[in-house]
Amino acid sequence: MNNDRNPDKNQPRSPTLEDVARAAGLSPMTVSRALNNPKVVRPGTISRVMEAVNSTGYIPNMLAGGLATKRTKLIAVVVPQINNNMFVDTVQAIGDELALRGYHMLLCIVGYTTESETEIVSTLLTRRPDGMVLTGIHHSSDLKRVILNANIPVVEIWDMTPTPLDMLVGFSHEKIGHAIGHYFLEQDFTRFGLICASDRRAQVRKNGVIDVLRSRPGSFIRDITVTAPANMEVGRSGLSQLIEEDKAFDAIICTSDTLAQGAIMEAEARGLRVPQDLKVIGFADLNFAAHNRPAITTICVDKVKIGQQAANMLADKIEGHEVAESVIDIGFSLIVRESA
Amino acid sequence: MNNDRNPDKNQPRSPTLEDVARAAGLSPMTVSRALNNPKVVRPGTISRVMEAVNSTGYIPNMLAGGLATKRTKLIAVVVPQINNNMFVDTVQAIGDELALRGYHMLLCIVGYTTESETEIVSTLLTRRPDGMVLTGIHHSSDLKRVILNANIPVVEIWDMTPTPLDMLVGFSHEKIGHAIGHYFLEQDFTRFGLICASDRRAQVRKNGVIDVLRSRPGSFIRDITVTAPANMEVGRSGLSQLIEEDKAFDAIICTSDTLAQGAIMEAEARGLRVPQDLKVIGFADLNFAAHNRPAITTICVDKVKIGQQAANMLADKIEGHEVAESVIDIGFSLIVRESA
DNA sequence: TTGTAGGCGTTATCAC
DNA sequence: GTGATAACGCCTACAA
Repeated sequence: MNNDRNPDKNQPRSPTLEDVARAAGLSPMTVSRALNNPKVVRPGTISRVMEAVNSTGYIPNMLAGGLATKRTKLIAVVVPQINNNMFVDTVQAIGDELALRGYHMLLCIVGYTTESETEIVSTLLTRRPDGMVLTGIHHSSDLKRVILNANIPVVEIWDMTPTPLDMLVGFSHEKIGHAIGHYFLEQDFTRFGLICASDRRAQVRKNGVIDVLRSRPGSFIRDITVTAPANMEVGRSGLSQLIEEDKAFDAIICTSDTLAQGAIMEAEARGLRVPQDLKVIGFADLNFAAHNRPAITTICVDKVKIGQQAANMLADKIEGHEVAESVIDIGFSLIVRESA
Repeated sequence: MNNDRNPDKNQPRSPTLEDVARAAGLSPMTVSRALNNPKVVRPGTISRVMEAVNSTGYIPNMLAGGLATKRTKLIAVVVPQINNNMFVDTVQAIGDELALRGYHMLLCIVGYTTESETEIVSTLLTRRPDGMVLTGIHHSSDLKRVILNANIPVVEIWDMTPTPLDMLVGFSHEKIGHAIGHYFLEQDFTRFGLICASDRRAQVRKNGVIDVLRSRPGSFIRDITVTAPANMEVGRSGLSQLIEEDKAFDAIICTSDTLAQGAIMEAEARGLRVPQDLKVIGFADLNFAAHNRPAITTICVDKVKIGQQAANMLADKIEGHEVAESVIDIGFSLIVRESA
């Protein structure tokens, strides 16, 4: 028989639990325990294992581990975008918090063109994540079925509903709209322009604003929806368009700080002083809002907290802890600065 | 024997290939082929399989698949940060491009405090990714050993060296420093202030600048390193500090647009006009740079292209295609706007 | 405290 | 074109 050294050692297979076990003179199972549940194995044995791990350069295979345990320590995160400043803080917070808890983040950036959220999520489920974060609350019934079938905890974020798929941490875009509307009505303004991004959440905020403004008879309201990406240029041209149609506005309400920044720039280019001649308000309190001149009055939502809570709710539920509140409204605040 | 229906159907196990096979009246192997290599199976069989897939709600298990094939369609991406605007475009581009190629992105945000890159990468390797993206080129020998052992394609990004671990797409921070230095020397300035972030790449850019500025006798150079995060406030106080120590500067060189934006703000607060009284240059051409007033003169690097190239080089190599150039210098350009 | 047997869900490989 | 069998690397369950 061929009982020489192992055959064809030329394609270096990465070491397995069995290799470590052999090196340590133990069974694979003992090695596994030493690594994952050290308290049930004798200290001396653990050191032997550790030595063998180092000498072999063993790196566990979580595919195999996950297959066996049905737990992957993987969280799938679905967001529409990260480079528009809107979700990036939340994503980073999720990643940071998950890392602390020993999870990895499978990040999927889907764009606003929901080609098929169901398909995307199904592909993600293929990895058997322990949990999932979904941006938004509007899902097809197909998607709901797939998610429910997967039978994993899910947190929906950046939105609010009393009836989430599972858990939720977000805030009410409608209430934000109302708050903005009231803020301006209290100042007795009557002529309003709205520059609204095309995404669904922005539209909800806009509708909230309009609902309130309409409640005051004599309000003049013009709103335009601008196409993605909602960058500064788009904000500028948005204001241009509004002003060219109807000269005089008291306040311009933008569905993002970026649009607001653009609108302010355009206003000043046209010789309108902000806030003296025109108020401008944004949304999200993006990193530049406080530093812009004029500093942008805006709605602040705790983007980091959303991510932290989402990550921890997920990890808690996965690990079998009670999740006290499964729907968390983190609220918002209107930050009055210079622009309005 | 117990040949009733399957026992304890109360904990709904998610359907497997075998369930689909049963539903279709085929063997698991045929179902697998119908799904992964349809051309070798009869069309009629494929439809039977598809029907069974739909009726069972089958979602493949890539843990099992990956275990068997040793291919995971997973790419691990390691970046220091995404919420400072520096790397977010690259990350999004990587994710987008990978999605196009059928890969998922395992994103790991490690912070600048490299607690132990080796440990982080090892944990990532636990998932048996098909490839990896690493930010930067300075790695411990431990890390190199681990990576090489893993025997997967790696792309280092956002830096330049003729001797990468494997592949690389980035640019030379030193050359950028030189370009900035020459730009100012050509204008016969002599008094320079540098506001430098604490990260390694920023330091390299700074040193590049200083090397060139020093080459002109009589140059006065002051540089300060500011602590992370390099936000606008830090830029403001950086300029304050410089000015309070040494009044007159011709130009302020910042290692990011964010710092530059802060410096400009502070300058104007002190009654210094930019660029008339003081030039300010930034780095990265972040989204606001072109829109700031004054628009920020800066160095533009194609952050999206870095991501796209990295993703495609990886996918190409994984799929066995030739990767023509394994080291790509995407270069940079100095964009002269208003601030300098 | 440690070891053995069997299975997790898929695919490679070889047979039909 | 389709099926049977044996891995893949780990862990649960039980035995010693």
